[in-house]
Amino acid sequence: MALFLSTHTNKIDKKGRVSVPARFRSILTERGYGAIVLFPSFEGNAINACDMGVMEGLLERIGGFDPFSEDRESDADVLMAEATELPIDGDGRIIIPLTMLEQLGIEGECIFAGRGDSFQIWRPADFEDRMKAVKERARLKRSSGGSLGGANNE
Amino acid sequence: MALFLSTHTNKIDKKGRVSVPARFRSILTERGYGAIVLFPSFEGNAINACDMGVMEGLLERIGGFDPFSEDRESDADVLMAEATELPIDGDGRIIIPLTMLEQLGIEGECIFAGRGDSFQIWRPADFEDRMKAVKERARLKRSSGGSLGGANNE
DNA sequence: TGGGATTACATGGAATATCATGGAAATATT
DNA sequence: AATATTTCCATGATATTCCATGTAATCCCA
Repeated sequence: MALFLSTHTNKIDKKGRVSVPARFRSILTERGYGAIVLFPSFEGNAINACDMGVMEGLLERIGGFDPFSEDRESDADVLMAEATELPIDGDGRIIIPLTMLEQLGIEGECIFAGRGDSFQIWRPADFEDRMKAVKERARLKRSSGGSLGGANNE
Repeated sequence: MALFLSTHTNKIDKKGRVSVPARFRSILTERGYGAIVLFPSFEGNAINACDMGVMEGLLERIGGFDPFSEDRESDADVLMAEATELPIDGDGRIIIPLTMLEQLGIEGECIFAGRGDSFQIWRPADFEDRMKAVKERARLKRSSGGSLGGANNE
């Protein structure tokens, strides 16, 4: 399956519209989706983006609606409440909810960063910072004999 | 299947009418329903909302009517007794029973919060509180190796 | 392998449609 | 008849669709 790779910087116009990178769009289409789902990253410094299939899988894992069960993860509920499904318009654009943009201080442009099976949206300055940090961490790990350091998480 | 995602804040007019978010309506229509079922949440601080199909599935899991069985949970009976089916009018609105609104102290406006296969209706202030609380809990859990496997990892 | 032609893409603005919401009219209830 | 409930209509705000354009990438053929 095709993966979301590379990073792209696109502009956000005054109506809040942003072009989803063409390559990302084609991957979504390939998977059968014409919309993307956004939700805040756990750390709160980026937006996670995936397709509806990922959300459905998540719901399946936490179990369906059961009003008597206490064990349904309440953080999963928050996730569902904070997530939004955005249709991709005829020109390949989405409108990122203002609340998300404000939360991250995104203005004017943003970065789409591939993550393999999903991707993230960043404020350019924050993304650079993070890249630096991750590279530095990888360098340290390498000198102490790590294995393929950043391949999985973060 | 489309999921109920995101949160919407809508006004309740003096006649008690509230617009069901258009996206939620379209999902219900997609599933073949023109009405929604409401009943108090277990914790009592929100209203659960779903379609009749979900209620039927719920009943099935609980166990249908059996005059010789005592083991059917009385909770289930209460649930069915407290539930009401509300038609969605031509403009996409419902009228939430006054008793429910009073119980929750809802006045003027309410929040529709997606939960995947269902959604909830909240008093805005209570919803915010809950979001904060759950996020905090998730943060703590995470620092000590929480669940929800990489789905919400940064 | 240049370099011109063509296409794909991101972006801006304008036209159009949808949505939430308030009030009035019509219908039902008692 | 009086009141409550439901249906219908109007409207401002918001979101979506449509079209135009500059630019960058790709193609193509001499």
